[in-house]
Amino acid sequence: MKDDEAIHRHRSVTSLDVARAARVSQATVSRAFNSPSRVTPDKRERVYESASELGYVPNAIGRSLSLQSSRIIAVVVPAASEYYQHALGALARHVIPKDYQLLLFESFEAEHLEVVFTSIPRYHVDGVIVASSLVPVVEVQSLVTRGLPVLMFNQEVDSGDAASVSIDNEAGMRQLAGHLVETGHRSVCFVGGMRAAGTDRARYRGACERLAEAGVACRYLLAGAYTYEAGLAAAERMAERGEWPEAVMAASDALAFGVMDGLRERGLAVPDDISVTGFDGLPQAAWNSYRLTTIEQPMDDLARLGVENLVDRIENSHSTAAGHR
Amino acid sequence: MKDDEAIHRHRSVTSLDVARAARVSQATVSRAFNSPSRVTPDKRERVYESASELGYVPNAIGRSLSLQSSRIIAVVVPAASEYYQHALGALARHVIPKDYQLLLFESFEAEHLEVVFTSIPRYHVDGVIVASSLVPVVEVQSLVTRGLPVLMFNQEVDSGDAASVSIDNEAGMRQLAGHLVETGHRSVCFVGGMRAAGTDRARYRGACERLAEAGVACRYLLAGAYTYEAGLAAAERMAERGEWPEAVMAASDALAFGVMDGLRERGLAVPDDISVTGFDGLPQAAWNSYRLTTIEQPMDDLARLGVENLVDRIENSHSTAAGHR
DNA sequence: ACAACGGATGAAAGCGTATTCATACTAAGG
DNA sequence: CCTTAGTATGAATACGCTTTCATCCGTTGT
Repeated sequence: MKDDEAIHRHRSVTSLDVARAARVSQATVSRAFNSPSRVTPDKRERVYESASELGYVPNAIGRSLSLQSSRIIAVVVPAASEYYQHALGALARHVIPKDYQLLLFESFEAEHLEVVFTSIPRYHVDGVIVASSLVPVVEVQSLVTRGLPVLMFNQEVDSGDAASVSIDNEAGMRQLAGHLVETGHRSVCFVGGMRAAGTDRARYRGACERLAEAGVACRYLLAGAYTYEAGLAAAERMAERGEWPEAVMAASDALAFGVMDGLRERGLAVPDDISVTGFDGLPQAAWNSYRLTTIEQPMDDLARLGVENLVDRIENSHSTAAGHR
Repeated sequence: MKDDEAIHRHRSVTSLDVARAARVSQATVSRAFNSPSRVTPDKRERVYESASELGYVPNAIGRSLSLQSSRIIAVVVPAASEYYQHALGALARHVIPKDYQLLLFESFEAEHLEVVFTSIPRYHVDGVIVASSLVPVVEVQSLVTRGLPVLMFNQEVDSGDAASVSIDNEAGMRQLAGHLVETGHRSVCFVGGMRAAGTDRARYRGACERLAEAGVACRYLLAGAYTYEAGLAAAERMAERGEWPEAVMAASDALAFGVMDGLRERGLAVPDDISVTGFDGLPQAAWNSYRLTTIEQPMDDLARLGVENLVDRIENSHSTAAGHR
């Protein structure tokens, strides 16, 4: 009469239900799952049996509240970007074996970002991965000061408070530029995506410096976005100018594809008449129609490194900060 | 002395802290944020002020526990797939304005799927979106019987218990086939991805029937995956056979790109010597190097529809099931 | 002027779990 | 056989929030 099951449509099975069924206390059920050695085998068995009979699964929310830790990592990505979609996949793969889950935060609009960042702390996530080239440093700061471990993915970090993992953009571009120099190119147009992105600056710097060393001219052309369409438009701008460089270095693969198609559309043969390079190593770069010269980012390694670093900090900061229990 | 702030490193600010600062009860703080009209303006202001001073953000975990609802939707996607990455982005965009968040579950390995599905209920998510072509129906059933609203994205559902949203695969393929028939093609090879996928069967059926009506022969060639590489390999298999069909209908765009490149590699001109069609409408389909004939999925509409349906069911089932409060 | 009503508020209960604390019990050592 | 250490266990508490319940206040209607 006190707790008529039939009334509640879908009240979920709790550890207390299991406890009653197994004729033990709720505490014992909890122990049976979290530190089995602290429960005598017979009761342990009873618990497991009742649990599977009732279809009990521990409630992660209750657990989070009690442990002050959710085992959830927030990840901020612009879902529109090919590159970051790959990054997301790699991150997901590396986070799972560590027994964390990813809570997705879309950074599709710049104005929306502030809302995104203020809503992250609500979820009491254990850490945050910012995989987005356009995140204001202040927002990240506010997370850091809250004591949240933050990882910047593919973004060099100016303020030293958040860890970051990324390929050496400058060195990569320098390498590509070196390749162009060695193969005899004497004029280059660098097609950048967005001036505000740190990666853009680093990549341009790498190209510029190496080319300057070899006395090769390098113009900067701003495409405005890291997309195929922006690349296409960049090619159009080059056409309007009338004279073609011997090589185009795009700041990303997506841009490079657009540039290549734009050039080909105008009758130029790539790579015979004009060379095009990219950056990132998207799968499409290897496709036969493009065979793009690019720097392949070791996405899997980057993700592994980043996740390891983040999880490390999560679990260490925990034993210090939450050590008062 | 009772609660020495200095001891705890990073104890987060709670509604109780705000309450003390604003000299009101904790309940009032909660009300000030959730139903402001029920609090007199002066106290409300005091609360807001203290809150922003202390940097208070409501703890969603506590909230979830209390409300028995997390405002989180689990989404199961194979992160490797181009198509599903786009779907994920679209879903994310439509879920945000409804004030839900997405918790990501990777379905990258078939064996891993069972673990994935058993861990979903732990998080007490309000709903589940299954966007993956290879999810065993039993697993989905177990969620449904738990009372969880489930949405199958791009997968026709056999058991009537989960809602599903997808384009009419059969009709789409039928339309493509019709186009091929009308443009005079007399032999077709259908390149499928995986026999087990429901979408594959529906698409093949659509192609087959329409072609049969016109008396056009249609072979089925199994690529084994929905990837560029599989498409490339399929082209190779066709080459080994020695005779080319007049058109190839790939079950997905990714496959089609591979097939196209495989054919071109062997000296065939697409679309002059042989036509290739795809399905999905990936961005690359519009790229100049491919200009693939395909069925563009109205991803945004599908996502909107799906999310609306799911959220609807979440909020209705709630008022019924949780109406005992 | 007093009853009746309604709105604002605080105290308290409950959501599901992990953990501490106290207790009952077992086994070992004298 | 009695003490002591150690282990298994249940009761109780904390985690942060929403919401009900009861209380207290000021208003209105008669």
